[in-house]
Amino acid sequence: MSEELNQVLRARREKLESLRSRGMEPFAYSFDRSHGNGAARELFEEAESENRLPEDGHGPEVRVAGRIVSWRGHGKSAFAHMEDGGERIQLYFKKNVLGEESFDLALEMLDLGDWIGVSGPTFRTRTGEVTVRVDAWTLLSKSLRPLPFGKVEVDAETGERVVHSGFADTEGRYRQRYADLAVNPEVRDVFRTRARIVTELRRFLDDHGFLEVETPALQPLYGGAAARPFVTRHNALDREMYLRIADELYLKRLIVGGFEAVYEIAKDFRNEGIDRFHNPEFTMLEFYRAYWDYHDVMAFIERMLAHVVDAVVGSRELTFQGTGLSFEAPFARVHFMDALGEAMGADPGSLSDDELRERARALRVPDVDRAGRGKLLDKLFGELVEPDLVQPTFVLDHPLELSPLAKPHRERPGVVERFELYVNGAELANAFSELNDPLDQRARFEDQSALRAGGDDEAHRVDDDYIRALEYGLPPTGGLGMGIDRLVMLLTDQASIRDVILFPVLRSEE
RNA sequence: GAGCCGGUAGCUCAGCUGGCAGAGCAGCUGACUUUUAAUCAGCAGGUCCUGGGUUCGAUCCCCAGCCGGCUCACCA
Repeated sequence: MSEELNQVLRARREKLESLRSRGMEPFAYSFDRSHGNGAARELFEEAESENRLPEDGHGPEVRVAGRIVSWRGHGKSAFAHMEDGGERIQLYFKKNVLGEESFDLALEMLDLGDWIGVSGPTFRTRTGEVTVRVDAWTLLSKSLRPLPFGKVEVDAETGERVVHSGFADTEGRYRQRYADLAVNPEVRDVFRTRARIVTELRRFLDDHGFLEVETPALQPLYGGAAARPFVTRHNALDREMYLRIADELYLKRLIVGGFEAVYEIAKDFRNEGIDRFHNPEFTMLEFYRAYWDYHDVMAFIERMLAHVVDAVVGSRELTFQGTGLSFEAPFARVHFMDALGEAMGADPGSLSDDELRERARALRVPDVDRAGRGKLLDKLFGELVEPDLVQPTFVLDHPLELSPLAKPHRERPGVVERFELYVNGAELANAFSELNDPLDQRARFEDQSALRAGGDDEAHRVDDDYIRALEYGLPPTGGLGMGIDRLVMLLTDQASIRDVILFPVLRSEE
């Protein structure tokens, strides 16, 4: 990339050359830290509270490192803040401590964004901040491009952090997430929380006898959900392959193989629109457990979410975009057909397809003419019921046409043993008593094929190998899929899925 | 895919009715040895998203496009 260097970039290049000409390497190989910035501060505070500080008030010597995030020069001294990971510590450069040469070099050569390592004793300044008096410094990496630092004001009374003129441009923040992370600590916090959520999910599943497995992301035939795939090509095999849209069919093959409980946390890929709740690649947790039905899964996920919410939020009451949500079990339960019937003022099961179509048309649902019964019911539900499912709510027993991989309900005709968990009007999880009758499964696939032939390009494909696996025998099994990104959004109060995915998909910059 | 809003200095943003492009921060020069949005003085920094059009003259008006945000649609 050839880019006209502006004056700021040029100045930094000149400093780089100047450093080299003075025999100082601007890109170091390593630095031997004695403490992280937070630990260095605590070390001082400990010594202070135990009255172990000498007369001059200078505490233990430390070697710390980080990125320079602010600089205040005062002639023959200077204050800076340096940040490592998330902890910030103040540095005090003083001419008569460092010596003229080292002090002048720091003033001339150091910029915001540079990585440095320093050593010296800790002390408390007149204004009360624990600070490292820099006895020696070394450049670890020269920053050649200015980071968009704002000015950080800390309210003396509330301790509240106010950022002025910070890096706020949403497009820039997503395109250059490295810069976003570098200057916005709260963004780093979101992703730390994301990691903790995944860790706690994993811990809970591990503690309950689940085995973590890995199944193919690159598949000869996709399935397990209704979605359009990304198509790619394997050259040596000379064939098309697909990025997975779900893990489901492989995980159930593993139950056939004799594993009793498996889970996978992995990326799925769906070749569809992008918006606040959808990114083309997203992270899904799926688990399957032999001998369970969907009631067992329901009870388990209530406990699993309680565990994660307790660990990450510390309370089962949380606020998402101004709305209070309670993750206290048991969650509300509504039956799909009952809830829809109530909203429609009529039993949808006793209405004909044409009558349903008329109802949908009245609600200005698009494309109703070619929609089958399952799709119509789903559209009506989405229109009339979903928006009201704000608190965590299980929706039970969906129409059979909508659920080609779920077992028919043991008592209610026309519906399956399935639940979706809705929170804040959006689907968070989806689960079934898994269909384990291979003959029924084949018939369901064939129904889907008919839908596909009728123009529904999201209908499920026939997967003969999966049928073969079922023929060997799938024990009764309960399974679940949960969108991790959406869970992270809820628990970190982020309005867009792009705020919980480090590098979301964007259009090309060019 | 539709509607609305936006794109101006490295960052955050002004820019009136069409008349030489502005501020703060960051940068550079100088002053300042406990500051913390440090302060003070000065300087430099622009493909006004792109391409057309209207006009004596366009950051501004018109048309087309690109990128982003929000809402709706789509996404079981």
